[in-house]
Amino acid sequence: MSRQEAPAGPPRAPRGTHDVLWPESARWQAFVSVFSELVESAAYGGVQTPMIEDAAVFRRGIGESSDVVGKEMYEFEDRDGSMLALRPEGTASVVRAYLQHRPTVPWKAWYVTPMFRHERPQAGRYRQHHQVGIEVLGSVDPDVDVEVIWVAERFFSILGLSRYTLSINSMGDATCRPAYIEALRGFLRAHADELCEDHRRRIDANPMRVLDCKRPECVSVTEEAPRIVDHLCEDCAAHFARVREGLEALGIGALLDHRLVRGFDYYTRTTFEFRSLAIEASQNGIGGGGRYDGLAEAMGGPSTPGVGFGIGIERVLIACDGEDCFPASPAPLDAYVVDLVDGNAARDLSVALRDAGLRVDRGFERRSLKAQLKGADRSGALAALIIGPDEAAANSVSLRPLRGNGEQRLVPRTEIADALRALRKEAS
RNA sequence: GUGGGCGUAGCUCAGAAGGUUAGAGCGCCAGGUUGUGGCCCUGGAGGCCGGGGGUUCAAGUCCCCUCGCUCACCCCA
Repeated sequence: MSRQEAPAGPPRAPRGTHDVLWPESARWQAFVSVFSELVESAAYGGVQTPMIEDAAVFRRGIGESSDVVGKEMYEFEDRDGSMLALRPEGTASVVRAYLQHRPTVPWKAWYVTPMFRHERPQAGRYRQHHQVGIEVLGSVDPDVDVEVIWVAERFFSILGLSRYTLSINSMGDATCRPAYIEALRGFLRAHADELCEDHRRRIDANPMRVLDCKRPECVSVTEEAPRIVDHLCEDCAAHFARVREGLEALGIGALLDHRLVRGFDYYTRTTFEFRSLAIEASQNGIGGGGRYDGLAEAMGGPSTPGVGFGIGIERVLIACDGEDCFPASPAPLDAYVVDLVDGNAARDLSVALRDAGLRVDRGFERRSLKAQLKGADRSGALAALIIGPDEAAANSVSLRPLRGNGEQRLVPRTEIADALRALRKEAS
């Protein structure tokens, strides 16, 4: 188990984790701010919950039989012997927070957070990945489901994505699902010898999981399997019909996928999933969610309906790369101060300009004019502010535009900020 | 967990059938231009060839082990 081989060099980020360096980090920040702006416009409030929880939050919430809890969760013993877990997904934590604080309903919350799952990394799958998401607690209204799906859909389109699909299904509820599962189990037993090995064993434990097997042998069986939409009770059927009606009214195209079964045990009624068509790798699910009316109760709280989604930041950014949209484009620097005298001007002027609301870098190390200008060029700044003996004596700077075709000119110190603001306006 | 591919400079990669001082492009530094970036030219720095063991007169190259990266399966964002 333990790996104690002496490392060949300096430490590296653990397997499946990644550093995000500038300018990609600027893209991440923009991503989150686009998301928060959207969801806050729809009255979702930010919620922050701990990255660690009592392991029972996930065990009881997500379900012991799920892969995430069964074999992927980072679980460890705390110093006092209690079992903690690193958050593997978002919903259970938010529901725990709801039960602990009981905000008035409907409670509409959004989050951005890392998630941890111990699985083998591959393209689009990491041991630490990040999600933005929303949850609505305390309402059974199918129009809430519609709003939640609308938010996800709108978010993708704001990012500039268009090549993706939305699948929906209903998982039924405690009234109708047991009967459906029996019907499905009966069907699968009759075709057991046609299923793949892994799923033959699942017929008894969790027959619905067989539905999302991608192996051809399973697929050809499940094509013909009983469909849950044909087994929904009256309430679930009405709920689902209203959801579909709402999506249609909003012009959101959703494909009914009777094999859409999500990996967490808590889902009831509406489930949905967004898949990118612009991701070449096999992991192309960019967001998913659904309703979980039994979750709060399963966690030991009062029965409280809920619905929400999670969107994977890494996956969505990969999709954006595939569609050539939402690039990393941090705001450029306004100026780069080049000091040829003693560094005093660079020190004082860069601070003064930043205080005036400008974005400014400067050269260090007293390097040559050529080297500092090269640094200015590389920094992406709109202009270099050169201070040599002449400028210092005249209490001014040479403002040299670096991007456009403007002429270098001498500017008194007191007018630099205005000159730079004018340049910025010109550039935008 | 299981399987495939790959580990040579900061990055992307060359290094035919083992052969002596390990290369290129880009990037970085300096100079050409004693106060002017981008283009160009010249020079320079920078490699336990992932690690360990083995075969051999000789290993970046062949064999074994190991670590790491990557892709795929299961499943998920």
